[in-house]
Amino acid sequence: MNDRRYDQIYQAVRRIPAGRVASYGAVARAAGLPGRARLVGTALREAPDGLELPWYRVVRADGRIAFPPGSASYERQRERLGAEGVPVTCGRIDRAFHWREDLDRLLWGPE
DNA sequence: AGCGTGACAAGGT
DNA sequence: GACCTTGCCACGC
Repeated sequence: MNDRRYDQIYQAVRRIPAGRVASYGAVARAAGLPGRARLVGTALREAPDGLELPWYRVVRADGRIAFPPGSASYERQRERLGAEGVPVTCGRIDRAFHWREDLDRLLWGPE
């Protein structure tokens, strides 16, 4: 039942560099689906494991982890981010770690 | 068709 | 920051 949109979302998630995070809305825009932030959440929820997918790099626009603090998913995400050098303090990721495609291209140049 | 729900976002207080 | 309200859209009932 995966229409093409799910795959576009997964590709966009894979474009988030290690050590950075992106918001659901930013992923939606990068996938060519502006305004479908909630669809990103749905796609990640439905994502079959075994798929190579850095889902833990996707956080809310305000920098908070989308899961309830203390939940198993929350802890998994926090640890996977920490393993990449992304600190999660009080459930939030500092703005400095937010990936912005436009700024990234300015700093590193187009591939 | 309605209606509630959700790994959301933006704008206002 | 913390809330609250609106807008949003896919899904299941």
